[in-house]
Amino acid sequence: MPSLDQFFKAAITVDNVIFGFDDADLKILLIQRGEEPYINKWALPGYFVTEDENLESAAERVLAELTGLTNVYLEQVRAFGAADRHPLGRVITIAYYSLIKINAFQLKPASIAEKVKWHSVSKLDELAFDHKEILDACFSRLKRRVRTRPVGFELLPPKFTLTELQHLYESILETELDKRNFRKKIISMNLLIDLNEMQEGVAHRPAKLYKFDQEKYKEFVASGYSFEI
Amino acid sequence: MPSLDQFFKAAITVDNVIFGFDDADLKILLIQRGEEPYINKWALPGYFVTEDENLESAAERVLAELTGLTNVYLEQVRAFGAADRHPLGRVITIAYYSLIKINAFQLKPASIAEKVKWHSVSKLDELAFDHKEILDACFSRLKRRVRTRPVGFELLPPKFTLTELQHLYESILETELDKRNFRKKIISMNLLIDLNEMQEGVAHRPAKLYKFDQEKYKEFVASGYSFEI
DNA sequence: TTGCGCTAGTGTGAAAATCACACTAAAGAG
DNA sequence: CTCTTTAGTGTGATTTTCACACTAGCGCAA
Repeated sequence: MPSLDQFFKAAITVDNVIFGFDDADLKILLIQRGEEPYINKWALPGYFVTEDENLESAAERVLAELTGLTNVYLEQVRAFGAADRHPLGRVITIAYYSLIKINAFQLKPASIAEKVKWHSVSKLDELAFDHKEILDACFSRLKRRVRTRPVGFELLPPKFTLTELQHLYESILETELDKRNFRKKIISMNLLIDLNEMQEGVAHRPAKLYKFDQEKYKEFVASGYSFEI
Repeated sequence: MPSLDQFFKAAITVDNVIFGFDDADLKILLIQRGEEPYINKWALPGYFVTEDENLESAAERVLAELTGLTNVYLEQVRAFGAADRHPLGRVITIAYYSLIKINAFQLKPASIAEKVKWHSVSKLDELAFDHKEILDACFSRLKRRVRTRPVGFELLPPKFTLTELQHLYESILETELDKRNFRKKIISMNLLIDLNEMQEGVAHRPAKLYKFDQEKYKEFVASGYSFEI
């Protein structure tokens, strides 16, 4: 048997673009670096992949260490591996993005000690390393994904209004949608369950609450129909 | 400055799904392995990334060593890095696919010595490593890409007929298309140049030859319009 | 208690895109 | 010269997309 010893080896990291939505706009979770290189710059949460760890497990671990969340939507986008992307040596990074319910967790105390903060995707200055490029790739992927898969719901609380859903799509797609046409389309897909509950405590006509119908979506997929917004 | 020495390092490869189209169906170029592991199994062309080499350069190199071709369409799909994907140790691979004009090159003599062969995408048995999974991911990506970018032309000779173009789309999308509707759509995009030449030596009414209009496509992109089939 | 501010919720018609469908034209082969 | 084979062409029905404006119902403050 030949051996791998003769070949060059590189350090591997995963970087995770963690998206959240707070009813106004789309945000990502960034960490302010505490060490060189790029000290004090904001960076994507990421860490080195260990010897026995699958790439996806590593991405899950990064997310869990920061937020405590598990079982979240996670998708690999691609690898970034320019020879000069890391000042300290060759580091290949695999970019993932994840979608979380922004109000469903507390930052872990360990994380708060470092500087961890939500940033609006739309107004971001430079990031450490090639993280801006990684973010852009992940955001583009999300934009495409959200049009053909019902992943948007991952970003909303379990009960939501149609207006919240519309605002979510508007934030991700960076466009305005027509209220009537949007509602017509969503309702016609038959993937929402009307909870027969209302918003409470709002100073205007309260909206109906809905939840996403996982079961219907499974049938939907099984029968070959496709989600399309 | 901290150092990378403390972190686990893995061997990195690129694997390249090289697509070609021979007027009947879509093919990929495979190599029959001459050594363990998976000796005698068919595998995607791929090789280890060297210390100073960008990932994309490595993918280009793999392609060039096999075919002599440069300047071809190449796109990264994603990384495959299951901890157990390689029997000899941890190897992360970055999957690329490329689109080449199947008749525009000769296999390099060095490659012919090894067993290199075109295989129909539709009838493939098992491949070495996780290469079937990689192929599937690349093929899916191509399917999506071909609907929104004019990458199909990369697979055709510079002069082609509308029927050839249609068959190409049918092979990639694994579906049948209506001749009249297909031609209407393609023609209405205004991205083909009618060469005022005809097929020669065919035992039936000869078809007109077209070429893809790179310039028009650039204007097209610049003005924000999108390609859609 | 009334009215104001605010967001929820609802339908129609025009325009565009998609889809299904069948015959004539032109070359080479025999 | 006729047979085989593929090239090339138009229309109408259906579906999808898009633009657009008013009434409903809650909390709040005067």
